[in-house]
Amino acid sequence: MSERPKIKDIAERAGVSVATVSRALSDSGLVTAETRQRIHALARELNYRPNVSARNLRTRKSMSVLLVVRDVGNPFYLDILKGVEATAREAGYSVLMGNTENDPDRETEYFNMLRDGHADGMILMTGKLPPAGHDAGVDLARLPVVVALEMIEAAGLPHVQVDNLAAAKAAVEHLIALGHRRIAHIAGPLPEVMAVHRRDGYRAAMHDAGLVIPDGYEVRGDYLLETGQLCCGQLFALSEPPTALFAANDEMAYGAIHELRRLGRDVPGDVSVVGFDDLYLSKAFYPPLTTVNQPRADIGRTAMSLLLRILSGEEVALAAPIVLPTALSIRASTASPRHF
Amino acid sequence: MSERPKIKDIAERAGVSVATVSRALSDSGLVTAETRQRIHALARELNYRPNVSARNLRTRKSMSVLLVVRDVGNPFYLDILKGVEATAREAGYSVLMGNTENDPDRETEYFNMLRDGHADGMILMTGKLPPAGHDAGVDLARLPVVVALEMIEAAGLPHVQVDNLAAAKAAVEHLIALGHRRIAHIAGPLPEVMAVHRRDGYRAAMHDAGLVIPDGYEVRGDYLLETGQLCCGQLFALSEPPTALFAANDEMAYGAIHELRRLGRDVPGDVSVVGFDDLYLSKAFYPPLTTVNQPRADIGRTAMSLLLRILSGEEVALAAPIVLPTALSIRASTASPRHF
DNA sequence: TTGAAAGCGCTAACAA
DNA sequence: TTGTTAGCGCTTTCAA
Repeated sequence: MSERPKIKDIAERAGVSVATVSRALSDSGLVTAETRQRIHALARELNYRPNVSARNLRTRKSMSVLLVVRDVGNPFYLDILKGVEATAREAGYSVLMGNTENDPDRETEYFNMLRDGHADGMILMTGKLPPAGHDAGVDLARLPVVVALEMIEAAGLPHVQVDNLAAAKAAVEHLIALGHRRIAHIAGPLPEVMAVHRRDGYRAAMHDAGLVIPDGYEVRGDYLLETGQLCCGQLFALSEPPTALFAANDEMAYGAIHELRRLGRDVPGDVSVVGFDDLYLSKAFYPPLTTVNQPRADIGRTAMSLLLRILSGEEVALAAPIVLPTALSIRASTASPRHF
Repeated sequence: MSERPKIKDIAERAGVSVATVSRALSDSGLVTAETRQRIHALARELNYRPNVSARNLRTRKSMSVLLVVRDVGNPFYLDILKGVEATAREAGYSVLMGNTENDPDRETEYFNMLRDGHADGMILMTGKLPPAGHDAGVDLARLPVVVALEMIEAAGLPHVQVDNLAAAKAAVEHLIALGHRRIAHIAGPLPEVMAVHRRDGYRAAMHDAGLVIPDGYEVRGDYLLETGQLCCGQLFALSEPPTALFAANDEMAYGAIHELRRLGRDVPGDVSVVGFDDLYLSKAFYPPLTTVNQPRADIGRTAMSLLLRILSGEEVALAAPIVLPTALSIRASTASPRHF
């Protein structure tokens, strides 16, 4: 038996019909225990594996899900991917990676893969929703799609997210509690939802503390290391530079600290820095970064579980997004300002 | 047309047979330009997408490849994944992620996915080869599998790798050139091939310089941050601690620097540290890490291109692995020792 | 409890 | 250049 065995081969050897073999292998219960066992033994012996294309065609399922991110190269997605992968695997699903590079055409493309049977469902972690279908008749809310990370203003789609606004607010309140007054913000790529929420958290904390945000204290980055440096440079070219920075993610915080070092400013001696995400390396960074910890693996697991429920036909209440908790990891990049 | 249109629907509207539609859509050239255009227009209008399961079943291809890594959560794979994904995409392939967690059963499972039509080919970046097939008749070299990263002693399988030994040797020679004599090595999880090669590079450099490796100067890690710390602690508990460290990867180097800081040793003032990989964050690290740069995206692209050639039926010469160049990125974590 | 037979949607050999 | 037709390998009625 050098060719790949198929159900027919097993059926012939077992002296039964293909239907019986199919039933036996899927443990349908409509087969006598004896034949069931005989067929299972035969399958093992022949090293039989069902052809997935045939099965998929027949069952109209692919048993895979699409995980679409904006940039596969971003370390932020790692633990999420890990959580998704683990949960998918347990349920017998494979994970197809999608990478949009912020290209709307590619976003649409991945939606199409849902339609053409490539995948049964999708977890979206990109920045925008795709343009409506050609016939404008595509009801997004009816597609098996789960949005994670609140990057999309996606009314009507099931959501898994963290409370970015509250978390950002808490981070800035930590700086305020340390005695900082001149606190600047390196924002994400506004007007993206997540960036807006984090910035609004910053503003809320400042406002609640009765602090005015000076001109030029809000600079716009794009979550990359390099912009962290650049934005930090801008802030410290001001006549009254800040004593503390809240960066919208860890990578920009790294970049900012890098720049501060170049400028001869000590962290946290001269300037405190807070990030957002708590990447794997933030605790190994010097100084270990104070940052908002996101339960990334849990986000992945939760999003995938939610998708599984949808795929199983369950009516999922869309109204309220699932919000997972964050926590501020206070490390060594923040301290009280030298002179109050 | 609320249901998903199929070829038959298009055929009926166009007043032609399904075969003609199929040919027109695949631009087979056996159709008049006129009908071809009419069918294309109709397909667009109906928002037609071919059902992949049906096509896969018929063509016996899945147009996807499996990228199997040991730990999807490891940032090292990011750029490789990116390279693989980009190249796969251009050729019309999707990428399925496989994660083995070092579990041999899961490795075998992914090999099975190749057999059951889940994927047409596989890029392996795990630590070991799977056990031979049940019937021991599976000829590995005949499977469409490409090995990247030289983690496997995989005689007979096509390979994409870097020269780990030479790169490690060059890294240690850099330390020697700076004047270091007491140089220790934090190794990877020996006896894995890659870890062995990097260690051998260290040994070769020491030997060529006429330096003896003191007892206890080679410690075994497992590529993780934490072991970097631990191993570093061991080295500096020695009566004659080293003045320089060569870590088998960046993460362990980060961990080591972390520990050195805890021990009150300045890097590079008291101790120089060299890593291996040049992760994205190594240049933002403090001090910016001197490390061996691997062309990760290029490794991904090359591995995928190689796989595409194999899938297209080309006879690929297996004898010589493809070796991509590395370069030492000299940054601020290395300097001459204080006292020679 | 089993078998016969239909058919998922597509491609490709063969005929016209 | 086009149409007819036979499957790809599987699951699932329906009938026995």
